[in-house]
Amino acid sequence: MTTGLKLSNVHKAMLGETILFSGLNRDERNALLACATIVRYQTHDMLFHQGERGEYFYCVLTGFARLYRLGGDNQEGDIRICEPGDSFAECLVTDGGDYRYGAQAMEHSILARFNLEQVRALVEHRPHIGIAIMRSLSQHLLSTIDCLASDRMQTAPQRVATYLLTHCKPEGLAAKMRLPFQKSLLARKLGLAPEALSRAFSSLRAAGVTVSGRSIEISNLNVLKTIPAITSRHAP
Amino acid sequence: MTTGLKLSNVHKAMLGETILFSGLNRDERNALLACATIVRYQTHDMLFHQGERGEYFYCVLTGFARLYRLGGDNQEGDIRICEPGDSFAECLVTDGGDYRYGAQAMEHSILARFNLEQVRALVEHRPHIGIAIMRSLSQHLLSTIDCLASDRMQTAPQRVATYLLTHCKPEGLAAKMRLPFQKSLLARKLGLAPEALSRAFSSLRAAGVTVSGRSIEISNLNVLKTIPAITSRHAP
DNA sequence: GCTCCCACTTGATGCAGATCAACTTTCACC
DNA sequence: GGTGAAAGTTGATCTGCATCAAGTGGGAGC
Repeated sequence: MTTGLKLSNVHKAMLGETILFSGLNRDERNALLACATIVRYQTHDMLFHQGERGEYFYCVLTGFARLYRLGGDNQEGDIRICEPGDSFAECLVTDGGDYRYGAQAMEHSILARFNLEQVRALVEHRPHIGIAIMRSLSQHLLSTIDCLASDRMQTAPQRVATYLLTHCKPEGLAAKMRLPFQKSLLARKLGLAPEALSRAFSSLRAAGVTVSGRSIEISNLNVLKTIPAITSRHAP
Repeated sequence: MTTGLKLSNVHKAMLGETILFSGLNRDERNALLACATIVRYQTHDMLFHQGERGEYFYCVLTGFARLYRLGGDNQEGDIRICEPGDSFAECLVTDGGDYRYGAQAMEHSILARFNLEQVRALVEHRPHIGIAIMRSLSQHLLSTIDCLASDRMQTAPQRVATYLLTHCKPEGLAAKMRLPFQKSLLARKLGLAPEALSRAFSSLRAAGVTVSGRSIEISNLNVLKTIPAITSRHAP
């Protein structure tokens, strides 16, 4: 890990595009930027461990961070995969406390790191910065709810179909995409074992999904949209 | 449903105890209270449907509200069971939009209903009210993460054991408790079919858990704490 | 171009929990 | 206190996914 570098203009520009900075004017942006430094991590580096005292929250600039919970028996349960633009651990801004999950870089990654105490002080008299953090929290809450609901209602092929439909670039009825990361990471994101993801892709071949490495082609989006219906119920 | 009543002093006192109102001074409390009215619902009444335009967020005073997602095939997936003191749908304060889940009263229930637009206006120049909402959102995010992690890592008996350990009143090594609602609602909360909850309770009998209606007795808390280890791994 | 390693795939097996069905208990209401 | 409907339990079966165990393939490095 490389620690505590100053933000370049490129970094500031990247942060300006994130949800966290949306709706802030120039002054407010600068005030929030003043709480941040840049940190770099290698693949598999830990950003922080579950249970450690929370000192910073983070925003991914490049690479990926994996958030996960520890269970009994040394097992790990993935909570969320953070991509460029995503922030995490802002939930500690209000009350501080310990990190409630671990965070690990899954590629060579660059992140902005915000000092919780400084941001907390800022929010005291800058309502718009508070609103920006609320917006970010709201979105994380809704996406975690999405995740929980799909875990409870959808099968593996359904979850994969949903992921493809929400991430592909349509070209008429067909579509293409390239996975932004390894399949094993996608499996974690979807709450599946890597083998289950692989089998889900095979079963989607019948629905016109062709997978080659990270490249995926979909021959008919409408067919893919029916996957939930097909797989979810036994024909009479 | 009974709609739009003014808040009594009792209601105001109850709201004062909630996380949403924590950390607010007298002025701020009154400002927030001014956005609220009281509504009453009968068992199974819908507070709002998924996809409807969001107009209010809610705080439970008495009774229970069930939040759930609709899936394909008319299935419903439960997101959260809200008890007295819990608030929900505050995630719409920042940006508005539609309700992302349905909410249903599971008993005769009384709730405070806050006008989103009024609260949004309030937050613009009252940082502490924004912070209070952030605190509430942070807590919901963390508890949804708990839920997701336990869905992904724990078996049914483990989840039930965890629920008991976090909700019982210890008396030395033993403990007692009374379920605040029907077992079918607890099953929903834990993401289980009612039959699975029933079987989980039977399997916990061996760990000294006695269930009679809504009354539960635990003979030895330490034994219950080991359930995760026992059930999670096959002995060699 | 060859090789090694790691990601991925495929097959076989086992288990947790959903589902369906029947029965029992509980509770509300007359 | 009796009656009916809802809630909960128990048993049998089935399905989806995890797990374990071999393979296969592809990309980085020499």
